Amino acid sequence: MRAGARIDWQPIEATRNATDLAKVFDPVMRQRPVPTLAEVAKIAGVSIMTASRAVNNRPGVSERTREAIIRIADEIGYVANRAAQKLSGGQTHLIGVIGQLHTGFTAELVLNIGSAARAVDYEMLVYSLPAEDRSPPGNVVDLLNQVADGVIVILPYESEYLAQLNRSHIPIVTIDQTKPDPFPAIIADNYAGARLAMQHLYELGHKRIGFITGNERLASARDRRRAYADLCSQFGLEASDELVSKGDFMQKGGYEAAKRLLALKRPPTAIFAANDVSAFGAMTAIRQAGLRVPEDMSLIGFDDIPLAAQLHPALTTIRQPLPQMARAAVNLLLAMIAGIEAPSPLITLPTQLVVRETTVRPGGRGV
Amino acid sequence: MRAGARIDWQPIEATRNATDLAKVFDPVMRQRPVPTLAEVAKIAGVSIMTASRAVNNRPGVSERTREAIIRIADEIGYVANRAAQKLSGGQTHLIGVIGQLHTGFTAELVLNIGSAARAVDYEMLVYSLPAEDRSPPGNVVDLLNQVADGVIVILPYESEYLAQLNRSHIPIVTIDQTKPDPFPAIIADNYAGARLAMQHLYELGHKRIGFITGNERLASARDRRRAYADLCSQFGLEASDELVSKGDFMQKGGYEAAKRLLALKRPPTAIFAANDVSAFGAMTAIRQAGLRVPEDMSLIGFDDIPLAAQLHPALTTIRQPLPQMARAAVNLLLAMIAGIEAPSPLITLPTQLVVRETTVRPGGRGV
DNA sequence: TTGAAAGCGCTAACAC
DNA sequence: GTGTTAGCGCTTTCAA
Repeated sequence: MRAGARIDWQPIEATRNATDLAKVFDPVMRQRPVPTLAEVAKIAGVSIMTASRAVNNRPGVSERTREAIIRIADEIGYVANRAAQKLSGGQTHLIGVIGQLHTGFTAELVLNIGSAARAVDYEMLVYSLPAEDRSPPGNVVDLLNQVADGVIVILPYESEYLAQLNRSHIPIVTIDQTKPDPFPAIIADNYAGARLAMQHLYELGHKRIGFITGNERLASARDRRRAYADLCSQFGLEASDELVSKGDFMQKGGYEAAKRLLALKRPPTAIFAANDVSAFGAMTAIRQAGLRVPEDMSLIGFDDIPLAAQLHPALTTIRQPLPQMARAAVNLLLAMIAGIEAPSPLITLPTQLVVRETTVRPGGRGV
Repeated sequence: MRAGARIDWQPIEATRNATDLAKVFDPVMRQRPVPTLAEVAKIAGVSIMTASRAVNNRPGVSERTREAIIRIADEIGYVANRAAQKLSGGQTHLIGVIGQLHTGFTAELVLNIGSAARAVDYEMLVYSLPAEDRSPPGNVVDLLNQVADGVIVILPYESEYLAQLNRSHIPIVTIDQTKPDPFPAIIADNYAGARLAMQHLYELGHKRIGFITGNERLASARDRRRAYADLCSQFGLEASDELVSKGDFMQKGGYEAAKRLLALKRPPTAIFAANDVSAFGAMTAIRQAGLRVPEDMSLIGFDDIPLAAQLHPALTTIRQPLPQMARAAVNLLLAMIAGIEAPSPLITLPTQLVVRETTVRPGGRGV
């Protein structure tokens, strides 16, 4: 788990090779729940400090000593105590993540962060924000920081709170949040992405496009809506307040927003939902109204969560570059942990149109 | 976050009421990243121990002193350092959870565990097992145990490993795992649930039912298959090896398993998938074969993950009592932490048939 | 009711 | 290259 430590558990019998050594640590194994560095050091006949250096791959130990120590650590199943490491001012090779796991997009992002972290030999611990409680997760950041080297935060809203915490020099990177202005953040180019979506619908021939908004406490939602409005006027599309229906990035919100659009005297021929999840809700509403997707109503989402491709019909959407975003967030965080100034506090990543089955020409089949 | 502490962050200015007090801790706030118990104690003019007792709601402090201390702690934004608590042998009011978050069922279960934990004033930290790595998460349990009071484990396979760890007296509860025999575990009644599913199909009139197996490293998968086989013979249904198609609880596995069933000379009229996710895969396969669900092929899943209700058509399935399972797991774990012997090491919870739109009479519409 | 001392496991800083 | 010392923030144990 730790660089150079490789202490994956395996049965003691399988690795034991020096029988006299076994006599020394065998009783220890049974008594102490988990072996400590002191035990490793004692068996190896070195000081704790030397054992520490060896296990952590730090300079200042002869190769022979290092190998012996690492072998012993492996054998008795030594696992570094991160709490102690952190408490004594060291690093734990652990990053914390805070996010709402029940949100499809966030959940997927978190998994990507986990992969990105493991790729650079870090582990990830997740705190799942409760859906109900939208108040700043105050001490949760502290909590994670007590055991991790830094924290990646994916809040369901923008908050000045993090800027405050940052003064305490806790390494924090946010995703999808631009509000505390010069604050380290990763974000997809939501404006450009939404333009892509609108352009796609426009090129298919749609002149009357409905929009389901997202949770506008987030910059991503505001940017997508802005692009919608801008392109409506740029393309000379019909634009009116009634075509903008309030959603919240959730399934139910999308469902109800779509219902309102469908109830218009002149409904749109296509709907652009601010994210995939609300598009799913919209699809339900469209079907309930007795209409077909895409024949009677085109539908496009945003995010490209895995589910989008699995639906029938598969959802046309704008893909956020989750792996890249995750990697960028991890790298930025590690840079901060290492004390390196970030080149830019706000990193914007490009999006991509993914055409699937829910968008066709108005009133028609196929493209 | 901690009982009796209630240290939700709020702007200092808003809560400050004693100006001379402010002088004392204001500079402290700016220097130290996070205030410690020592600072609380110093401001309050008491010993660290007294502050500890007050903040943790322990006896041995006069009411007046306690109130004063708690007020100060609130004001300077004191947050207990769990690492230090754990290191010094205390409890952290934190539980750890290990599971594969990309599995729909596990993800949902984890969210429920979070709610259950918060309901009893505990917080939850999650370690997401990587999909690729199926080896025992050895030190991960240790890792969580270094900061949490106990760990709930949801493994994608059964393993003796946990039994080993348990000898170290780390409080561990598993879910969906029965292998290390007398080991604390929560599990749904998969056998009875699968019987419910089969009975439902039988009552609709299906005589030839295909089964998509789960990951048989798990007891849940084995129990469901056993129920399928038992009821086939009990009801005198056609039973043959070709009707049992190997899946793995994953979407793709379900897709391919269903394809094999559809390619039979005499395909079944209904498919029972060992879980919802493989049922989704099966649905894709069925449609690709030009058949309709449920008119041409009935389909029933297992788990009742949220997505099941949102699909079109909505999936008939067997509901696992996730909230109850989560609560049971948390309670059992807390009991172990408190040193209370569990009444029974294996707690089995009832399942429930949820009839939706994917099951009808063979070859027919409606029931 | 309160406090002092010791120590959890580890790492920085400074010896040698 | 190696060891010693001090201390992270907290709780236990024991003393007052």
